Amino acid sequence: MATVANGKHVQNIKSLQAIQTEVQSSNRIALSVDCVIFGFDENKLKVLLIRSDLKKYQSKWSLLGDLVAEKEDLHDAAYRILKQRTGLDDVYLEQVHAFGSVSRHPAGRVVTVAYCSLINVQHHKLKILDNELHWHDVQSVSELAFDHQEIFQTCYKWLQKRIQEHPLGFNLLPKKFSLRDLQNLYEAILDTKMDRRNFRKKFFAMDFLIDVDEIEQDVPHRPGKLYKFNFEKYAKKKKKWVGIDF
Amino acid sequence: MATVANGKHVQNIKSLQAIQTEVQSSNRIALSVDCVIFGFDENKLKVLLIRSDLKKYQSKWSLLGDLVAEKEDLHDAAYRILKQRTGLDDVYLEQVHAFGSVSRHPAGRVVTVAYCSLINVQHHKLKILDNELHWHDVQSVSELAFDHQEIFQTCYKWLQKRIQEHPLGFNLLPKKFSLRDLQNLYEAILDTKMDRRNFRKKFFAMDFLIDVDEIEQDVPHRPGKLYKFNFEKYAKKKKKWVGIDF
DNA sequence: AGATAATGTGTTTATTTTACACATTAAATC
DNA sequence: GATTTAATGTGTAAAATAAACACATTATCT
Repeated sequence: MATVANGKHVQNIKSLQAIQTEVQSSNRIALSVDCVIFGFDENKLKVLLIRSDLKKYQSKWSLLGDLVAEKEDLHDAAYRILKQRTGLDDVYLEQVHAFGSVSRHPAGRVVTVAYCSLINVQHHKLKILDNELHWHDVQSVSELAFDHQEIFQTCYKWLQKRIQEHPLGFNLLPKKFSLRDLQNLYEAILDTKMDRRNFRKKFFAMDFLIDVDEIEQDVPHRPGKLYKFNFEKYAKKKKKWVGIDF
Repeated sequence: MATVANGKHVQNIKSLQAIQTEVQSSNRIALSVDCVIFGFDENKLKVLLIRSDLKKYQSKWSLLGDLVAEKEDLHDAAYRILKQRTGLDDVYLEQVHAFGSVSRHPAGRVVTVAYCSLINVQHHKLKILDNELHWHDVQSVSELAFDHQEIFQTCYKWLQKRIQEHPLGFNLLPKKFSLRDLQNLYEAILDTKMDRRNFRKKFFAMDFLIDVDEIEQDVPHRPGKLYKFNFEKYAKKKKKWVGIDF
């Protein structure tokens, strides 16, 4: 379309080459991914942290991050970084938010995209432990390096909301679990206590639990029944209308 | 911390300079922002689109985007791009998602971050109309350039969820509005019809509407009462517990 | 056999959501 | 000014959901 008389319909046309030049020669920015890996262990919510790579920030804990390679999909980078830092490769990651302040990183302009996951600490043994990688109680996390405290808080809130709307939690439990296991999980993540009877009622009403007709072993009290989550049925379900509420 | 005997606590220490080198010399990627601006006009939900800058894609519509400058905060870039493309500068933007496939853009590797807004079409006159910028019915949006269709769909779903949990909608209405205005807005965005009496009851129960003791003017039927939204009261309110549901 | 420490179940009440019908008001028309 | 029109404004009953709450049961441990 050409420019029209009244000047209202100017068209900016650029050749592919011109845009390629822009994309390749100017304004390029370091891009990183930070992984916020939550885990559940002994009825507590944990998060994986390492000592910062950066000498100046060695005394501080930081999230698992690295730069994204030029020919690497963003989510591939997240999986690669998790694998490099922990050895884990059978974990589901979800993007949460991008953080892009000019001065957020001391080494220069680095925009980072946060990815989140929830895993079962007992079932995902860490294979790499460089930089003092280990699980921290989420309650004790403070003073992380750079803006990682903000990223962590954003992801923690995201997780608390997410787990109420999606069955994320079942990846943290063994395939067969008791309702007490399930409730402990929700209580740990949401940092609250719930009524056991109403909790059970709620989950039975959702009708995604399959009774596997087994009971807990080696518990010093009456063993609970075990269930598994019906992922097939959940996948088929069309999400119900939520309703206005704020 | 030094490497310990069993090799389990290797520490990767990098000097600031070493990381600066990484950040500055390698792996830098073009980063863009795409703005998905929703508007409400004549009881319909609209979205702002332009003809693609890129000659090869001229026949297709695209979102309002541009590269992020090296010394520019991500959200500043979003506001700058919106201003450049439309002349609008009094609009609130929220980040939705980053899109980072290697091959998503024909000009090379460009990671983009989508930002969203909702504005009142009548109260935000577009000052720039280059590249055929104008409002499109969301229902008619299809075949956008690049991966913009996916970005648009993600933002549309985000908006539908968001407006049920936050009072975004009130920015689209005049300061004083009738309950019919409000319902039309929700019906347009959620693409559904609601019961008028229950809708009113719900909003009155929330108790964020202030009766301004005025009525609609120039309507060819019984005029409705006008209300304004109590932003102060909303700001003070601590968000209520939502409850597990999926 | 009894104490212990859990699980498993049900009812009542309160709250929220849904469905649904009629009187009221201002403007437009005759 | 009486009538028609096209909305607004209000209330109630039924259904579904959430919250509060107590007791019997079961396996283990002593």
